[in-house]
Amino acid sequence: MSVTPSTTLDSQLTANWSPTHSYPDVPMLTGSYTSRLWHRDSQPQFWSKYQVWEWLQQVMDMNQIDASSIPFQNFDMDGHQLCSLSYQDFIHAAGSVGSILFQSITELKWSGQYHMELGQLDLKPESNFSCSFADISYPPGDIYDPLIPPLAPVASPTPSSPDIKRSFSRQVKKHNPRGTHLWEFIRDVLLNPERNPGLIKWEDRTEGVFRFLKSEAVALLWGKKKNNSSMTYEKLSRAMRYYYKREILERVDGRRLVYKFGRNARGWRESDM
DNA sequence: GAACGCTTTCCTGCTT
DNA sequence: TAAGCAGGAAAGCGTT
Repeated sequence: MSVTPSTTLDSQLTANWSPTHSYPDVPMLTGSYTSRLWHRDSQPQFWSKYQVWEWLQQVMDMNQIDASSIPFQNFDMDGHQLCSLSYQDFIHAAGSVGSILFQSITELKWSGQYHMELGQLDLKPESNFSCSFADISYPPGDIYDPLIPPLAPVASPTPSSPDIKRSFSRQVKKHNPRGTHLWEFIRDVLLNPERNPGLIKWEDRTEGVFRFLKSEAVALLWGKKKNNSSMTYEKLSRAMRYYYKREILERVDGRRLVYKFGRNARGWRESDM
């Protein structure tokens, strides 16, 4: 089964999704990050089928959703067809996960247009689009919260290509067998300040130095993500200190609540985007 | 089931 | 005095 596009993405965004149904507080951590990951292929309209599968894999990975949670055969299409799917099409194709996929592809599609329209201007899309997409409207009941555990699969997990599914599952597990790591969580909060105002801030963006503004609030957020209501900053900071040995973080002497990304931390530099 | 990696929990001592 | 930092030790948990 594959989904037949009913309306275009553009018409969904401009006509059907009025501001009266906006949810400004919808966290966009994962979507924005996904957009950055796919920055190099910023025009999903031109993706091959294989690239669509890669995108699916990346989105599922970033959201810690089991690879078998969506029916892959519903996305047996190229980028052009993918971009033609409406929000309802995504829901129909992937159930609750569809809203996450739609959010991601919407960002990517807009990011690609942004590049094309601005032409030679050397602007980074994430600097503006994270805010722009905060205004995207979501139908009531389909608010995406990355802190809420992944939803149960809606459709039967019967991929059309066993090879692709095997590859999919293997890569997800190899990449991040235990889900999001603490340092990645911290990084994502830092990279999306408009979604988490006043929790952590950059002290020196180019050097990777950052400071906790609300240490206990960050700990609670981390605890919520890990389903651990007893998480405290003291425990979180102990885990942070273990990153020193692995050079994911570096010590910043003499400054409280200040950390610095190390050589083994990835994805925080502007040049990584 | 063992080994391993990552995180959590508890602790003591030190610094700010 | 409180809060935060540093790091040892042990345990829990999931993956391989």
